[in-house]
Amino acid sequence: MAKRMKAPAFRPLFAQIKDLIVERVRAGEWQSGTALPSEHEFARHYNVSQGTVRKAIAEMAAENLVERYRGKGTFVASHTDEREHSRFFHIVGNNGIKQLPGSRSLGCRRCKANKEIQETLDLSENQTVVIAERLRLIDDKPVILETITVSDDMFPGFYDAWNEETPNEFYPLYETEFGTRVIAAKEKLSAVTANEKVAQHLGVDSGTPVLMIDRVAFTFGDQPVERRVSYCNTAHHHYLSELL
Amino acid sequence: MAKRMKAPAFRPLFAQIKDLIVERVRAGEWQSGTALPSEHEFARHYNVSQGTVRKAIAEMAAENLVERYRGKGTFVASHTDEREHSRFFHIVGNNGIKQLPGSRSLGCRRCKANKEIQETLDLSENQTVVIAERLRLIDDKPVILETITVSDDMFPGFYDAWNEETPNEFYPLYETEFGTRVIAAKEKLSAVTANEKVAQHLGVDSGTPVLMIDRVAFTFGDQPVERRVSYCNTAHHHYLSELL
DNA sequence: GAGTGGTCTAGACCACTGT
DNA sequence: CAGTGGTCTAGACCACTCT
Repeated sequence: MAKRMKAPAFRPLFAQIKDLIVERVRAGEWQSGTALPSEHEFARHYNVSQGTVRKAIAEMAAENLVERYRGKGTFVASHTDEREHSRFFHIVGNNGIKQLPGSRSLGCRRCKANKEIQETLDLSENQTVVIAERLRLIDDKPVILETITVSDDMFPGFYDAWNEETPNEFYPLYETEFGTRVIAAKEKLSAVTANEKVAQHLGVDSGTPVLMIDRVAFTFGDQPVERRVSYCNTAHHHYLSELL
Repeated sequence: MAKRMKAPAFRPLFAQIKDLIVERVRAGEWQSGTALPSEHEFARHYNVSQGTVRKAIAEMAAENLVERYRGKGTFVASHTDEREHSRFFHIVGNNGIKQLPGSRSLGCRRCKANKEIQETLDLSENQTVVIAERLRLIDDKPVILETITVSDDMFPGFYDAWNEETPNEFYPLYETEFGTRVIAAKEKLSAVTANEKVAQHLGVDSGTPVLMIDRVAFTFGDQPVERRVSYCNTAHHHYLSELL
């Protein structure tokens, strides 16, 4: 008899239940911000005990997929919430105060994705992308220059809508308009010299050191959704990273 | 009858049990890396059910205070582990590979804490601090210049031991030699210009942008333990921040 | 009061590690 | 094999929110 190698297929019941519920959330069975069925309902539906459902949903809550409120219910997480804004924005004033920035649009264009973008956004050749630029302001002063790149196929009509309205936050938009929920991101930080363009927009001398933040945002299944390169003036702000 | 205002003092049983066990860990009742009593033993000792103890210890595991291994036991977390090194070191090569750096000592001195250090390390006036400088090398090339500041009172003998041996990692040292476990840290990142000294040690031109990382490390009860200011050459490395 | 999530129990059984 | 952590159940009760 063949010796059993590694773990063949053991998966706890609660993890299987979790997979099922996550898939239903991913598929959009419940709108963002609305309530899921109660634990008892799930338990009855899947024919398991309440405790098992609890553990499944608890993990989803830990991964910020849902939010639970005692006495009210379990709700699909939404970027409309303040909580989510804060999770994805780490720039803090040197006085320790985190203030969400306003935005000023600097234009938007559509073009073919270059090799680098193809790889980071997992696109095939000849796919087009939308590239938007914005200046983010805190207390009406420019602090960050952002260049946002998304797939034109994934967000159809995004380019056309750009000029008419420029909402401050994008993730809620992706969520409500295109059904794509950003659930995680990776940021690579480095110190670079502000080029002419960056310097001008941030109101600093050309050659000033700025913090470059290269972020890729992901949706379910580690699928990349958006690339965002930010140049941040760290004279009066910094990037806060908490190691807990 | 007075209306009950807010929550008066309700604390779940498992949270109380957790507090008790955390306190015993903090007090050093079990050495780093050694096993805690089993869940059943705790349950018997505190006269609660195993599930309640489980939940208490599960939270401690989530906070990286202990590590659990099925079939073996629950162990007090230790900076000796690879896991912990990685948790507190976020510099990654631009090729995506994380390599823990070597060190070259640049000296160590003892002096009175200035106002700023007094505040960040929560020291009283006239307390002395030890300030050590090191160069951190990856593939034998200098990447980070570190300035480490700790209280002389908290780590007595640290200064004297410095010249004889300069271990690569400090947190294990704090833990084994002084009984102080670093359990969390906050890092403020900004882009600055390399001054003459930084430039020379990192082997870059003076004026080159470098990533400044200002870290404060904490032990139990949010007590600050160490301040570490790093200047990092981000030409071939970057700081990786994962938003999960 | 009905419905929700949150806690707690007692006991059974499973997966894994040691010896 | 005994001992560990991990899963699962069935049911009770608690804290909270809404109507």
